[in-house]
Amino acid sequence: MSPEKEITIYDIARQLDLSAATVSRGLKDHPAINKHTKKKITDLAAKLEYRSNNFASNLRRQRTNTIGLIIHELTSQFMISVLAGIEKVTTEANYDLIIGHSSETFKKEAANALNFFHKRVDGVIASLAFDTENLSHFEPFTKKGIPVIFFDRVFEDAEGTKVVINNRKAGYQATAHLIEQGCKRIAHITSNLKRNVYADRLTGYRQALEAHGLKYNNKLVLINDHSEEANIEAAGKILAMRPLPDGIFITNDFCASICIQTLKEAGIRIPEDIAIVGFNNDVISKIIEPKLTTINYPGTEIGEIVARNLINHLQGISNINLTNTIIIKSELIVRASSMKRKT
Amino acid sequence: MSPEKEITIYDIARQLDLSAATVSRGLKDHPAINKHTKKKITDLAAKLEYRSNNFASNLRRQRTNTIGLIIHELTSQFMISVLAGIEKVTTEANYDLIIGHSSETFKKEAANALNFFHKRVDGVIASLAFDTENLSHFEPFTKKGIPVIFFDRVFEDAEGTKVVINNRKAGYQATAHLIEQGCKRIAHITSNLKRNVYADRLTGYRQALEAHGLKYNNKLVLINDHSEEANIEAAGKILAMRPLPDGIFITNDFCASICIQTLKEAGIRIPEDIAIVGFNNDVISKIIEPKLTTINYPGTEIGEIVARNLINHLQGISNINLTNTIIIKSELIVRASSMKRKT
DNA sequence: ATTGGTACTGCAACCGATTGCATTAAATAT
DNA sequence: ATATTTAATGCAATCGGTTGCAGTACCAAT
Repeated sequence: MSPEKEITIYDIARQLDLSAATVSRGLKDHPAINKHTKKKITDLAAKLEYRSNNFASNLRRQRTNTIGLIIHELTSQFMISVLAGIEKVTTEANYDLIIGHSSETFKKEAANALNFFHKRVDGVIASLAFDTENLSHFEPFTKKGIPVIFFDRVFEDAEGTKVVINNRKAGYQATAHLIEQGCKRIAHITSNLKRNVYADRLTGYRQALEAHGLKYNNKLVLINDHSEEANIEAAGKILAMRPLPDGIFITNDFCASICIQTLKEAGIRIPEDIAIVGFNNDVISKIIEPKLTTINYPGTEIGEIVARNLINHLQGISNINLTNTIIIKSELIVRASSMKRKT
Repeated sequence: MSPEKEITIYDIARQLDLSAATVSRGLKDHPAINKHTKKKITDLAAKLEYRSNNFASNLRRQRTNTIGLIIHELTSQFMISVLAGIEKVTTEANYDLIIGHSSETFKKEAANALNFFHKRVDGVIASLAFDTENLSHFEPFTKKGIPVIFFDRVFEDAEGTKVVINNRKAGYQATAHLIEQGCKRIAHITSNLKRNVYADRLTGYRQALEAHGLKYNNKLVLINDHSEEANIEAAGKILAMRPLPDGIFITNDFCASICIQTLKEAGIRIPEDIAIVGFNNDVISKIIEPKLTTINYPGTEIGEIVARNLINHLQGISNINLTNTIIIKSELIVRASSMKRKT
């Protein structure tokens, strides 16, 4: 309530009969300051509850120590673990993180980018929205030499650093696994094919079918936005297929869980009638009955790697302009939902 | 890469042969500026890709337009929806949000608070860590008249505004519901009783037992930290109880799901042998088999209300110092996991 | 006594936007 | 024609920390 005046280095300087310059240096452990003087300064600063003014400092130093994170949604376990990984690294390195989420729209994504640009973040981390068609909204950053790193949802042919998994390979593994379990009619539920993650997984799915002599049938491929209603709807469409598929590769564990539930309620046995493979290794995959075979997509590690790379670049330790793509390991985790063959 | 000089209002002023003061006013729609001049200014600003320097502005205006959020963890669905609610309101009001999470330790919570204090956030929103014993780390804010609002995990007798649900009542409802379903030996799995949310739910549990003539037995109350391992361990302890309980009230849906799973694997029927009620209404509660009876804890709404109150206060629309506690509605959602009695 | 060096500390000019007050020019009133 | 408003713009100080360069004091070496 009491709007007492803020303490500044000038107040400290006056009380100790020093200059503001000395106080400034003393507070940040400058080597040229006598340690006795330094102690007097820090002691008085503590006593007066001095707090440094970041704006003045940022204004002078032309840096913000802030990183902007643009994500499409915060609803998935995966995204949350990425966030946790990023946050861990950034706070350790004493950077602030501001988060903007696009709710899967290009418009909000661009607005966030602009906002971050005006806020003068030192660097940007982003995963693209469903309907983002180009990266022009990131150009102001690249023009000014502000680093931007993409992860998960990226433009593969664009310049700039990206951190991803090999989605094509993961899609191939998931599908091949179903084929090995004896599936011959494998459906695929995925999302917006503009996004590399879904397009690549579809490619992997097709390649696996082809490699095993199965024909690709585009009636078996369903595309939705992974919302709860859309997931239920997709499960309904599967149920309406004649003949029923005997396997499904779904690019999202939450959607896979809804499908398992719906199919079970319709009297279909999982995996005997239909084997299912999900994606992400969300906690839900271990709780759903039967437990879900899935692709492990290590969010925390990805977050840490993305953030670490960005910060190393900012601190001049490394240069991300030399790095184009970092591919993180992912792997198939086999659980009950796909085990048609008893071992 | 090219570190071109930043455009400032002085550059614009020089090119238009105006003063920086006029440019500053022109850019923010000051009434005293001729609209023709104003247009020239904004046009040139756009052409030069001028971006206003927030630090200079903040330094001068002594405000940051930033809100700090301190939470214990980001892992629960509930917390994420709170975050989504807060984010929605703050971005609409053009405030930045910086997030610090304590990982349930007082030490990190205090460090975050200090960090926010130095960053000069305009306001703070917080939910306490497991082991926070006092609010002294928030004193610097209150001393300076910086508003702090608590939600979910709060100190009930402390000053300051809090947004909560009636946890005692929710605990009572959950327990009474189990009793109505015929349960006579009801276990309770909860977490750190230092925190109001857990202590109050326990009180509700006890009051419901008492009101229905059942004796409280502290062997039936298990306390854990809701981590994945702890949840499995708790489920094991339930299994080892002799006689087995016939109902369990669990203060977390994720933990409840793990318990359901473990108990089912041990051949126990849910709800016939043991009826279960969870807490939070996480998405998982609708996916677990059987579906989980739970208490709806509306995260998004809470987040929105917290943020709205804080911002109204900051903008002088209302004064939170007059408000002590805001209680949000919660309710019991009955699903299959507790339905011993067929209706 | 002079020189050189080291260890501190201070001066003063930034960084860029904001704003109370003064000023000027043009318009209106007398 | 003169006085009084009104409208539009400028002046200059301010916010608080940072930093290149200069200055001073003191000590050891020559």
